[in-house]
Amino acid sequence: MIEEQLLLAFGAHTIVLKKGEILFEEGATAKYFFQVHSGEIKMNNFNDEGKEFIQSIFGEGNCFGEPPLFIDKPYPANAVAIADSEIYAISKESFFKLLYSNPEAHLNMTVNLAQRLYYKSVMASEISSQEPEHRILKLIDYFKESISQIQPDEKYRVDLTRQQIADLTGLRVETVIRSIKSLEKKGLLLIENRKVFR
Amino acid sequence: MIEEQLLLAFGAHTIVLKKGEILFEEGATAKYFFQVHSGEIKMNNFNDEGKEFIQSIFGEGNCFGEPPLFIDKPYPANAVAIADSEIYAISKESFFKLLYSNPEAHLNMTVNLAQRLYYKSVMASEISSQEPEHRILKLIDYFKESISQIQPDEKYRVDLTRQQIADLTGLRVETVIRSIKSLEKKGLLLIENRKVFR
DNA sequence: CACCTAATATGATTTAAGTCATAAAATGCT
DNA sequence: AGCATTTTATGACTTAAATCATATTAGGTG
Repeated sequence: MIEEQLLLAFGAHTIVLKKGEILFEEGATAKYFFQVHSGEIKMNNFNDEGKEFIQSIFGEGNCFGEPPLFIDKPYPANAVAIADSEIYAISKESFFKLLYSNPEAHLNMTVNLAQRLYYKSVMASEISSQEPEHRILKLIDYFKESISQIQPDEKYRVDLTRQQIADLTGLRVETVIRSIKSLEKKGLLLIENRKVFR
Repeated sequence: MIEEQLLLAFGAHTIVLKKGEILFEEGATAKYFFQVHSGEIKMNNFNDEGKEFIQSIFGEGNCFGEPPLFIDKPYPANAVAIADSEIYAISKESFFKLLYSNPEAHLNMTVNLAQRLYYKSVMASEISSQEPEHRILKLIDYFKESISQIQPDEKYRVDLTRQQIADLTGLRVETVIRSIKSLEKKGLLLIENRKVFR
């Protein structure tokens, strides 16, 4: 979300993570601004019974984990690489200097936060009050529209596992599998050798 | 969140709402920046069966409904007065001019969005994977810490109805009533003639 | 290519929260 | 003060999704 050039000018260093490695943990103090250069990062929580909830998934070019920088609170979730990744990091101080001296970058940042808040609003309402099938479809549509820049009429291949869909919607794998089957029967999704298309 | 003086300088006008009146509806286009001068506003959704979900409640001094201004999307929820209210409104154009010419106001805005994103993250994880009692307690603690500026050791009176708690956590009134009873038995809450204290 | 792990799949059973019905207490209004 | 509405309260019953068990298929790796 911030131009890599700009990040580098403000002293960005690169953090290399293998799939499965942890960047930061829930409860830790935020000291850096992070942006994905390559790979993929998920932010997640675990409830008291060890069930995972995925807050969101961040791909190339996405920044993440800034809210705690702005409000001096600890991280509300963990950040874990779900693919081998390279992350740009700049210190909190440099980050604020950058925003201060680059109003357009600051505005980009604000727009990005607004976007994420929007997604959270939509999903909160879905998760709290809709049936599994509705929730899953909304999630897939969000990924189709916002993550991939594909056209609405084009066929979109869902690159999430059933387990990831479950963890993003607060459901169980079995429920997701059964719901996806049912959505296919209704013609709302396509399954081609186990891959889901929308 | 933006100084009233500044809002007025940028042409703010006042909108008067009686309890229950609607300011804007889900799906509408965002054209104004809003801030509560007095009263209280809730943002909510209704699912397919008519069940309400309250996204958040905004009191005096809070601004709300900005994300759609930044990302050119329709409102993801309705805004309804839950008490007689006076709302300051400035046009989208004035709002952006204001941010552009007042970097500190812009930063305030960003901080505010970060705060709300933080709340949404915490509640999303709660709603999707924790038991009713846990969810309710987290919500109450959030209101105690963030809405009221009360000290953690001070007794805090919860000014939400059981129904509102239900709509904020995605539960049913009956479940909330029973959970609160149970939380009282466990000594985690206090009930004094039907009012909840934490 | 064979093996191991991850992902998908399906049936049977359980259970927690939702639903329904009904009531009593509190609050607000004229 | 009296009536209507809202809020809190409780018991009985239902149900959808979670849980548990187990199997099959696919994908990655040495």
